[in-house]
Amino acid sequence: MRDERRAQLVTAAREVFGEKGYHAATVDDITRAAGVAKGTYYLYFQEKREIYYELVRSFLQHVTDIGASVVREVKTPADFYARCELAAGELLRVFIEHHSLARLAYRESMSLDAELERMLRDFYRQLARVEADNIRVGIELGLFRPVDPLICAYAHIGMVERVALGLLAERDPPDPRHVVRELLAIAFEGLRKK
Amino acid sequence: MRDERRAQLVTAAREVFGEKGYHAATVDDITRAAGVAKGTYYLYFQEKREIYYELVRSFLQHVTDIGASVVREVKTPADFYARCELAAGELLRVFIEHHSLARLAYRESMSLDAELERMLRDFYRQLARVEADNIRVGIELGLFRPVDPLICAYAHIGMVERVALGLLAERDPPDPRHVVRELLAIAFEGLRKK
Amino acid sequence: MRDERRAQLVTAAREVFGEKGYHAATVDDITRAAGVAKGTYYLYFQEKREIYYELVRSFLQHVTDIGASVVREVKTPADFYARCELAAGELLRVFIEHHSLARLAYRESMSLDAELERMLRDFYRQLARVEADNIRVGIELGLFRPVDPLICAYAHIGMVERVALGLLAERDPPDPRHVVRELLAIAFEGLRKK
Amino acid sequence: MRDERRAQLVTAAREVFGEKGYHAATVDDITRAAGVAKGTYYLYFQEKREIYYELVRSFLQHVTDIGASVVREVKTPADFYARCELAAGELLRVFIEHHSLARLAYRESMSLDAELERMLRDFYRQLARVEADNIRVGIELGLFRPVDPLICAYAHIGMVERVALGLLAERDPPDPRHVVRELLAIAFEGLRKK
DNA sequence: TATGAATGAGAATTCATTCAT
DNA sequence: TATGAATGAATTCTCATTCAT
Repeated sequence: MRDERRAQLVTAAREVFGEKGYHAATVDDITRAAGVAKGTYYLYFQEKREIYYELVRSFLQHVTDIGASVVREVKTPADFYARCELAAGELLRVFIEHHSLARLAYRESMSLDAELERMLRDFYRQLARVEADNIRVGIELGLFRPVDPLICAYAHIGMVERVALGLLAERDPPDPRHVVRELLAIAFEGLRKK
Repeated sequence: MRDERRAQLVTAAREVFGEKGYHAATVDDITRAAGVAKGTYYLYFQEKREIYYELVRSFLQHVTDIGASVVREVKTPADFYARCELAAGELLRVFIEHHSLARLAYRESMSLDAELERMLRDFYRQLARVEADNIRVGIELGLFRPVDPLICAYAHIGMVERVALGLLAERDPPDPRHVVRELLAIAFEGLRKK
Repeated sequence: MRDERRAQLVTAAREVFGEKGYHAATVDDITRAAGVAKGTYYLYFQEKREIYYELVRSFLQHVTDIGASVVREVKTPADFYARCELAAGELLRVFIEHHSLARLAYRESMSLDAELERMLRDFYRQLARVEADNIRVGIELGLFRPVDPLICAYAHIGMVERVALGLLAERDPPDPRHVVRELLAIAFEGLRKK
Repeated sequence: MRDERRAQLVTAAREVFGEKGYHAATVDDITRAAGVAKGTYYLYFQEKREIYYELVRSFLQHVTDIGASVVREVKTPADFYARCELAAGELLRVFIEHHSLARLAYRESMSLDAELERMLRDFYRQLARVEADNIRVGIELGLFRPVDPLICAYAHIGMVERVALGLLAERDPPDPRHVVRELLAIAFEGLRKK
């Protein structure tokens, strides 16, 4: 059946791309992993990229769907919090379960090689340690609640980098000073109304 | 002088990689931009990647340094808050000023082509809209403070993705349920002790 | 019936080859145009070329037959001239009517692409203009009859190229000097005995 | 030197294309014949076609130049005839001397294989025999001068095919009946004014 | 040090042909 | 006979890297 063969190739591509990264993987690798001949790939896809796009698109759609599920059928505050928790849990689950797919979508599969991988992993680890230390200082100074410093550190790193790379790259980016103020308020005060 | 010639190549590479992305840029592009012959590259670097690593490394170091500057010479709570604000502002400034360098470090220059670029940009934009709507609902329900929904949305997206891709990919990842609880607490309550 | 199916494929091939040229046309194009499956082609022909040969052969045979019709049942000089005129008219008619078939037979469908097509068309057009000018000069000098210069130009071009590519490539080619003399005599004096 | 290497490739290509035909020849064949590595081709040309175009263009230009030389500095009728003879001789010489180049330009190198080659050669040979017989009949009938029947046959074939494929494919083709009349007049009466 | 011509491994893609159904 | 999915050989073109000058 047409769809089965297609799915077979998609599955093979997911594995091969996940393992070797997009550029290091060849169409030949994919078809070999799928147990078909090279030409067969081109019966189902136009280009090497196409299957990669499909994988990325489906993962990103999944993430977006989870985000959109939060406010659906919310009536009471209790509903809302429950849904937030559900969505957050679901998101982490999806990233964990489809880890290599997530790496594809987040271009971590685009890395050049193990060395760059390591460099970035070390960077995040080190930066997280640094930020966790900052947070510990805040806790010791009696300024902060006793949160989990490492989790909080990763959260802060993500906040900054996504705002910097995403929001500030939009068409009409907000005033950076306003952004800094809001970010700090969000980090320090959180969302909840007192 | 050896170092000047080297720096000249690094500068050229920064521009070329920033414009075309890592894979589309050729060593020839770099040397042409630097105004030297192709062979010259290999007198100063071993491989094409090397200069890319150098660029990424220096940007990441810069970011790490800013993070580390927070707790240096902090004595009073006022100091601490001031340093946090300074660091946050500095980080955004660096990302804005060295935007294409940041894109290199964050592998956004690894895209295949304009289509994938667009796909990812659209994904973030859409997801941010969705999350901003969630936040607006929370505000309307009287649960949340009147934050800037879009900034907060990007912050939340970053929190989740960095925790999911970074923290949960570490050697001994914490229990995901604990992570979800902490993340929600950080998002809802913030850091500040009441 | 076997022959009908075969004819159906030949007709489809004529159209497809005529439109795209031999190399750009695929067996798939032909079978699709014929409304049958790809494998069916190989039930009636051994190879892609075979049907092309068949088309070329039949066109060339047609041309040869017209040529051979001239002296059949000729009794008087009047008959002869009449038959010559008939054959010439018939030849042009066939070339016009089966233009794309003629292009196949004459390998004009073998072009690489539009650029080469254009290059050759321009060449003939330019060369014809040049030769037509030569002829006009001859007319103005009072040497030539007032023929149609463009028709005569194409005729001369054809004479030379066919003699050069055909006759002189035969096994025992005549002495080129003799050929030149004869060609000029044919062009200047024509055939008719005075 | 840049130009020498380039010329070396052109020469190699002329030989290889001449021998195997355009499609059967690979870039690898050309570079091997030139004694350089495959990549070297692409330092001097953009594509496989480019060198082929160059060969064809230069041959066609050569032919056009010869045609254009006829009326240059012609003053007397004697000049004119002399130049016609010179040009005709020169044309044949060029076709003979650069026979494989001529075949390239005339797409004879585009043939599929030896079989098609043979088919076309046989066609011309047969058609020439047929037309030569026609001419012999005309001579025997006392209508025609005693020309060389075979040369005249090739000339007639060329006249018709070039007019049919070239002139009649132009933008505003003349009326075919007019063309037939003129062709016959040219063939029978020639150009010379009596 | 600097040059830039030369190298050749490597990968994507096409398509005539086959063959199990 | 007919189908059309599958095959895999073959070819073009790219570009990181080398090396003679």
